[in-house]
Amino acid sequence: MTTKEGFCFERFFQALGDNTRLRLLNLMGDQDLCVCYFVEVLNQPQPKISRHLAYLRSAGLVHARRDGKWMHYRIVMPRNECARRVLQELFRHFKEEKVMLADHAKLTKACSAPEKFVTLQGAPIPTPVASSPVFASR
Amino acid sequence: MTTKEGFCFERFFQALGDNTRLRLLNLMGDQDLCVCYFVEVLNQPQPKISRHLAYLRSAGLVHARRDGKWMHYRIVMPRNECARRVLQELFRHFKEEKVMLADHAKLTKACSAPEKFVTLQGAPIPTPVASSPVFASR
DNA sequence: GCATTGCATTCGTCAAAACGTATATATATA
DNA sequence: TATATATATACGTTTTGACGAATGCAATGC
Repeated sequence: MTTKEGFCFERFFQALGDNTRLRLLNLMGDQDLCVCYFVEVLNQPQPKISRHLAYLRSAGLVHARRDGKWMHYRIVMPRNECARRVLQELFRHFKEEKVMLADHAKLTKACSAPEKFVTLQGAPIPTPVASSPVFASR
Repeated sequence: MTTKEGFCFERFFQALGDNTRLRLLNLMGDQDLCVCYFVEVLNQPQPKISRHLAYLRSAGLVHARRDGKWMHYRIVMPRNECARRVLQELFRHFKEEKVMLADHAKLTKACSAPEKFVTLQGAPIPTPVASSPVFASR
């Protein structure tokens, strides 16, 4: 069951139905991040993070880009208008949720001083992404 | 991971991550329906329908009310504002989706002439529900 | 009380998904 | 070429969820 554009809400909501994936999306709100930041901020095993990122990718919610040794992930705004709005609402909500705010705070700290984190030695600094849910208009 | 109000987005999205449940919610858009209508419109086994309704109930998305032999189900608008908006967007979208429109058309037909459907003999007519996603303001 | 009706639940099976652990792959670097 | 690093994937296990088929249960009507 998909829309004319081929969008599948079932799959979309399944992808959102996991707290780890919600936290990953929250971190990608407006930037292009490499895996080590997710691992550092969520403080969870790297294979677990990679698997959830792969799931998000297979659902079409994120895009992966290779940059030397690093893989950067960013959100792909769906073409389906309803799904886009859902993501926008969700990101508006993240700004009021404790865990999500704390994750963002930790990410900001990590980005401003990556040398202080063992796992982030030499990691590329995240780059802003314009077409993201946090910059979306309403 | 829940909000201060105790709302769990993980569970919420899991509940939305199934096409049968999305179709059930669509039918409940603005009325209080008994199980036989879901069975008739979706044309699927009654235990399957009941199980999905139970899932939606356990996730807090619907409320069940007994009326003699019949069980009526209706949507419960979440207290969480983000979740409410997500449901509203979803219902706006349903009005543009073929399957959902067809289901609604079949439901309307069934309601206007229940005697013509074998499974609906004596079934109570659905009753409108005011606090529903389709009547929600934007 | 007994049968019928409307619905829920149980049971067994299968598939999907989540996880930790281990290992493979790709790139960079010495 | 050999090694280190960043990330992905495979493996085995456990949990969750979906399903059809059968059964249970509550309310009604005789």
